[in-house]
Amino acid sequence: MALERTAIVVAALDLLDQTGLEGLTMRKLAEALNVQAPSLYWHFPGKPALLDAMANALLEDVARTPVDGAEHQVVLRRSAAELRRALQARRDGAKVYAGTFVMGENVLRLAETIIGALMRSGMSARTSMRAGFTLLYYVLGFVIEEQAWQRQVGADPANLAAQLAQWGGRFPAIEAALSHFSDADQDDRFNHGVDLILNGLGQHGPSERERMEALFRALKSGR
Amino acid sequence: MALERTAIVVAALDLLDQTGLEGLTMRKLAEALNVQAPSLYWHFPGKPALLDAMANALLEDVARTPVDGAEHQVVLRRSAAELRRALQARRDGAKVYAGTFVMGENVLRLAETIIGALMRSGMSARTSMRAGFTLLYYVLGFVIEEQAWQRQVGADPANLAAQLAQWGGRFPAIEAALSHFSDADQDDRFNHGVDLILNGLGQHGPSERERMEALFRALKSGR
DNA sequence: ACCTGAACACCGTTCAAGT
DNA sequence: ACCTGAACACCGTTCAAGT
Repeated sequence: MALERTAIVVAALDLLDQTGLEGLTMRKLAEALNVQAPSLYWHFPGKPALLDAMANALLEDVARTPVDGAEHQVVLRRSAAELRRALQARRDGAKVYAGTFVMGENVLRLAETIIGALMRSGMSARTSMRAGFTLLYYVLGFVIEEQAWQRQVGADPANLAAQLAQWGGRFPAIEAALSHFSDADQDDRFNHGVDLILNGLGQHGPSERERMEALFRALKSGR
Repeated sequence: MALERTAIVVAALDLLDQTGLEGLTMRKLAEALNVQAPSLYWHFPGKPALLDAMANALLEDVARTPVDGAEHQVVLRRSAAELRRALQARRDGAKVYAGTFVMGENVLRLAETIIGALMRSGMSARTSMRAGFTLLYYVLGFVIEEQAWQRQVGADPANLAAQLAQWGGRFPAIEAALSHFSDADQDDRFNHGVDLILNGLGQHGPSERERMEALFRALKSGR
C-alpha cells in the first residue's frame, strides 16, 4: 500500500532529526512505527532503498511554483534557495541526499525546472544541462559543508580559532578570510556563490547561432 | 607513534577501495593489519576520528605545486582538477570527504592556495573566500554525483533510459539534455563548470577600489 | 607504550511461520 | 497481503589484563 510506504518514510525522516544518520537504524524505525524490524523488509528491499526514498522525499516541496515566463535567473535563484532549504530542513539532510542517486519524481522536477528555464532562454540542451548541474553541484557542496560546520563548529565554537592557530601563520589567506566566515553570514555567502554562477552564465550565454535556432523553434511551433 | 598512525590510515584507504565505505569496519581493518580490533582504539579515539584522518589523507598530493606568479585562473583550474582527481582516486572518496569537517594540513593548504591566488589578483579577502569556496563546493558536489553515477549507472547502464521513460515525457528538457550526458564526456562537463565559475569571477573581479588597495599594499611591502 | 580476550549492547537481513 | 519470532553473522566500543 502506497500509504504505508509514505508513512515509513515520514517516520524515518523524523527519526533522522532525532538521531542523525549514524543513529538511524531499521530497528529504531520499526519501534517508532510500533512494528517489528523485519516488517520493514516487506515494504523496502533493504536500508539503501529506504534511504533512496528518504532522499527523494527531502525534495517534496522543491520546484513546485509555476515558472510561467520568469527569467532564467529568477528561476535558478529560487531553485537553488529551495534546494538548500530542503536539504537543511533535516539533520544530515545533505549527507542523506549525497549518498544516493535517485531518478525520483522530485529530483527530476527540480532538474527539469532549471534546465528547462535555461533552454527557454536560448541556450542549447548541452549547455543548459551543464550550467544547470553546475548550480546543483554548488548547492549540494555548500549544504554538505554547512551542515558539517554546524555539527562540528556549532558544537564547540571556541575550538575553531585554536585549531587554526596551531598552524601558526602558515595559512595567512585563510586567517584573513576567516573573519568573514560568520554564522550570520551564511545566507549572503550562499547567494554570492549563486550570483557568481549566474554571472558566469551571462557571458557564456546564448551564442548568435543559438539565438537564431531558438527563434526558429519558436516560429515553427507557432508562438 | 606517528608512523603507526599513518600505516593505519593507508591500510584503511586500501580497505576502502576493496569494500566501499559501507564495508569498511574496524574489525576488517584490524585484520588487514594483523592486529585485534581494540588495538585501533589506542591510536584513534573512535571510527569518526579515523574517517577524519582518511579524509585529510585523501588530499595528500593536492596543491603541492608551487604557485609562483601564476594567474589566479591557472591556479584555480589546477586546484579544481587536483581535488577532483584526489576524491576520485578512492572508492567512495567524495562520500568519505563529505562526511567530515577537518581543519587538517592538506585541506588548509588547498584552501590557502585558492584563496591566496584570488587575493593576490586584487580581490578582497571576503570576496576571495566566497569565490574560492564556491569553486570547492562545486568540485565536491560534482564528484559526489560522479561517484554515485558510477556506483549506480555504471553497474546497470541499460536501466537508465528505462527509468526516465517511465515518466513518459513529463521531463522533456532532461530527455533532451541526457543525450549529452555520456561517460566519455565527464572531463568536459567538469571543465565547463569550472570555466563557468571562473567566467563569473571575471565580471565580479577586483573593483577599482580593490585594485588601488592591492597596488598600495604591494608598494608598501616594497615589491 | 602498545596490544589482547572477553564481553556489552547493539546492527541489517533472512526465513519459516503466523494471521 | 502483511507481520512476527527466532536466529545468523556481523558491528563499534569498553575495560581489565597482559607484555
